[in-house]
Amino acid sequence: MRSGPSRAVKLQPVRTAPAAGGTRKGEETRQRILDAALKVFGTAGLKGATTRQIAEEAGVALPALAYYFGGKDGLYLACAQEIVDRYGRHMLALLSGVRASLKAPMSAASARARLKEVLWALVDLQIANREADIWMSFVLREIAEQGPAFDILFKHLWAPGVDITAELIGRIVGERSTSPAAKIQALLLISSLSAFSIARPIALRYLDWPDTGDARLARIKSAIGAQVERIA
Amino acid sequence: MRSGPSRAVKLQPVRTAPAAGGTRKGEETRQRILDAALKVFGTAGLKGATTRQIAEEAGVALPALAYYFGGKDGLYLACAQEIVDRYGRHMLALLSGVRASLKAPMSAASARARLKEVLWALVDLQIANREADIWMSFVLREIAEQGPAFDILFKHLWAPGVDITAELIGRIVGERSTSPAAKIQALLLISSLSAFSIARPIALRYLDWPDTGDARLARIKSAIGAQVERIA
DNA sequence: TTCAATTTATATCATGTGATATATTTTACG
DNA sequence: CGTAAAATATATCACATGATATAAATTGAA
Repeated sequence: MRSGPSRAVKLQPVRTAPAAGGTRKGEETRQRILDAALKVFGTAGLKGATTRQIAEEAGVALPALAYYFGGKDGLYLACAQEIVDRYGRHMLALLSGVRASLKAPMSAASARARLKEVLWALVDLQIANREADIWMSFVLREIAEQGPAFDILFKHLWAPGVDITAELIGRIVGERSTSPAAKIQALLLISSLSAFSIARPIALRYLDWPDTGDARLARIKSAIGAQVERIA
Repeated sequence: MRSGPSRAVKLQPVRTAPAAGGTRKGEETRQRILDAALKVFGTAGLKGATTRQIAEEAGVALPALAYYFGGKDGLYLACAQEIVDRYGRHMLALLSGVRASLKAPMSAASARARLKEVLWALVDLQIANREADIWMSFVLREIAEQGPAFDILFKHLWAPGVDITAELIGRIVGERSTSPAAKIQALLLISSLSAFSIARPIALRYLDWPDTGDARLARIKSAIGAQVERIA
């Protein structure tokens, strides 16, 4: 037991990372922690994940988590924001384009083509891209728990894609405004992708596939395309 | 610090519950622990769940978990078996009947009808029955982690339903043996149900529904039925 | 009612966990 | 090069956790 200062008197202030103006190296460390946290939270959940595990995965010392993110909870929310950012980088241009074209009348055939575009982009994001396993798992847990990040994810991740899918379905079947039935169909359609994302281990085992490599991915896209063609 | 026996000399043997011949009250306690554990594991996962939380939820003392299930891990596996048992009670008769009827030639219309039966039974199991939230969450985590219960769940929970769905789809499209395309369709179709089970909070918010009560459930079933009708 | 088997309850242990204090090192700018 | 700010590292703390020891209470059959 070493004699030290009384806990009431701090010799140094509490340090947290600056909002802006940090070092290049610090920014890299921050990103490294985020990547590690996505992985660990995705595997073990908010509660099951330990700060030591995340720190080790990131190759940093434990107090870095508090320094850059304020602690475990802050890091969790930062992960949600990171997911939303990555999703945005992948989907935002396409969704904006489709949204703009929805402002004018659109033929059923055209709506079908655009819907396929959207769904295939989601396939590329969720299924073709193995990194998505990491954040899909995180998202999944947040759905189940409706934890602190649910609102962020609902607004920026789920609602946009479902909205557009529902509207395209409405156009395909000739509706003026998007009906509840089209919305339900949109939810079912987007959720069917989870066969190969969330439930991927089941699908691979069931189909006796080693992975979802190019030829198999093409079959998945073909099957999804067929679903779109069948919408009437 | 109370003086007691040296740790090398035990005054009592280690107690675990008998394989058979326990008391009625003990059996009730065992079931209560299982129910509590399904809930807590489903929310917090294997790692995040604590034995104290489960014990409190069940209204038992902490050592009861080790007494009845050998500890946390044993309890987790018992939960998986419990889920399989519940699923079996709900689906086995129907699946057996369909499987038997598949032994003979079956018209496309007949296959459609049976497929709807299967999917609606899954809806009743997963969506209409709110208790399913508890074990769906558990299952979900096991998929993501491929933990100790994955094999049990794959064999007894997932594969039977997907198998039958794939075979019925094959009959609908006139195949002699079930093609990979039919299997992929089966996986997509069954996974689409997750819109209202796993992703239920999203669906409810998106549709501005308070719940999936009777009239809304009918719409969901109708939408799923329409998906089946569209298979060609 | 008795008694062995079963079950339950309190206490304790060794280890794990999020957070924090504080010294030291590194970075970037003038 | 000097220096303030930023970042990193070691050590420590209070509390949490799975498991276990063991005493006491309950159950059910004779």
